[in-house]
Amino acid sequence: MDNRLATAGVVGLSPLYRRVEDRILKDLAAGQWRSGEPIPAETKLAKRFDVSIGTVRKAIDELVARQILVRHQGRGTFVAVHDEDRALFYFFRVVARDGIKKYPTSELLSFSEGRADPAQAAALRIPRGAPILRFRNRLAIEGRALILDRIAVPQSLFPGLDEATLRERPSTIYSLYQSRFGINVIRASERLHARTCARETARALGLAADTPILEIRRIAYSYNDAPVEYRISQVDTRDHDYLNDLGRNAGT
Amino acid sequence: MDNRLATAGVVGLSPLYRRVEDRILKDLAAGQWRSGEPIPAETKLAKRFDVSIGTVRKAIDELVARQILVRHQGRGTFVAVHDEDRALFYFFRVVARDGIKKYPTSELLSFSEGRADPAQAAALRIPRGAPILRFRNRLAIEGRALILDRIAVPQSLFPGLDEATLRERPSTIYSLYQSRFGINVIRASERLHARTCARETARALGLAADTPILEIRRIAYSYNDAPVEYRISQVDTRDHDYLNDLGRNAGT
DNA sequence: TTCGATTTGTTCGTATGTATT
DNA sequence: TAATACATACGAACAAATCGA
Repeated sequence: MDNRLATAGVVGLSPLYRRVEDRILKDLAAGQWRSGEPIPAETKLAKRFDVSIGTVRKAIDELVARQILVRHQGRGTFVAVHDEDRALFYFFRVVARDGIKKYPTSELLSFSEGRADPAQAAALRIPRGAPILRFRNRLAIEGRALILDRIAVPQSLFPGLDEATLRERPSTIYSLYQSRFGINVIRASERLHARTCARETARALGLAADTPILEIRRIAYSYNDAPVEYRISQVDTRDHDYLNDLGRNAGT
Repeated sequence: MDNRLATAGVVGLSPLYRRVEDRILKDLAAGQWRSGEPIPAETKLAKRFDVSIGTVRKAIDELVARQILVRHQGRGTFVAVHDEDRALFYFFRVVARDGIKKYPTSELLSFSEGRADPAQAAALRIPRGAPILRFRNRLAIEGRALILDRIAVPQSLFPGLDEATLRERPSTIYSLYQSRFGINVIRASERLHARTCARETARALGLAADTPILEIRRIAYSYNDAPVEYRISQVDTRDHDYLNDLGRNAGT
């Protein structure tokens, strides 16, 4: 098999380093290397793709910036892992109003199979009525129930996912997606608004019926912008805030 | 004057490219080059700092990633400008629930001098009671009043800023900070929560007294993490969302 | 309009340093 | 210690975009 990306004398449309980047991403999406595993050394990749090592480095630089890969001097370059820390500091943005970020505890409230409603179908880019898995999760910080998550995922992506697996997962949900199903959540888009909480939410979080809450609709994506999860979170923000830094690491 | 950052044969503590980066940042903070102006060409900087052009490029790469500089092939490298687009797509995250981002129109409601209350003092890192300027701004999208901003800035940073200047500004507020006072807002941290709207907000936005609204507390920073503005926004999110992408450009 | 000078963008290669195994 | 892998730094050559003569 010829892995070379450049053909002598002929110039491609996009820069070489971007084609290398795409190629690595494609292998990643194909499950060529699993999370936490090292990808081949820069010199190896340079040979395989028949480009200079500088070009490989530039491609990897971009993937590291996107938090898809992680470099370790002297050890190698690894597929990013969604460990506790990453999930918490990257995808979990709720923090006490005047305090430090605490680890939330999670409690599975319900689990069922179902069919995608229009909103879920649109978010997950699957047909209406396609089989999905639904579950509800309650998060507490320092013993206080604060967040109710309603999560929907396509059944096709998570074969065999059941209530026991979810309940007994050792770490975060995204960590489970990764270790059990090989699905890496690498980005998410969220839409937030304020609303009064519904009865169900009020009951789950112990709130009065008209309490204003923060509702977050999140679509989580894997490689190639494939949506893998749709989640609606209801957050009691009476004593907590949703944190967002603009321009800290460029872009968002 | 000797601008060299490296001394022959001696290695510094931090990498050379980072020292170059810091040096450029320092010149930027000192107002050496104003927004929109080009910085010297890479070859010039390489000579000035007595490093290779590759090292200068790496330093500039980081500043470009942080959106502090902008490169244009064939023209040069420029200090980032807060034009309409940047302010809108970078710092303004409110969008119609089922639609595209629209340009908001702004209306100055009030302007006054005052003294920093404890929250403002803490956010702006100035003493309590230090002189500040306060103003309120109402933003509308497609003719509908949606957002009430209460803004506080230290008087010391904005000498001569008055109501007329604010009212007649041609573009965004951050654009005014930049063109009139040489202050560049390069990042911001925001804390969001849901609450019922206060009487004043209800009046300004034409809402019922108990409508749930999204409150955003933003601290805007210039170079060297110096806070320059404290802003509390009240957003009517009945038909609009606050948009946030996690992991799109790495980091946030 | 053409041409040349300037500036950043891309790609290559080499040498050396530092961390890990 | 030796081998391996990434990190830093240097520089060359050419491409592509821009701008002014």
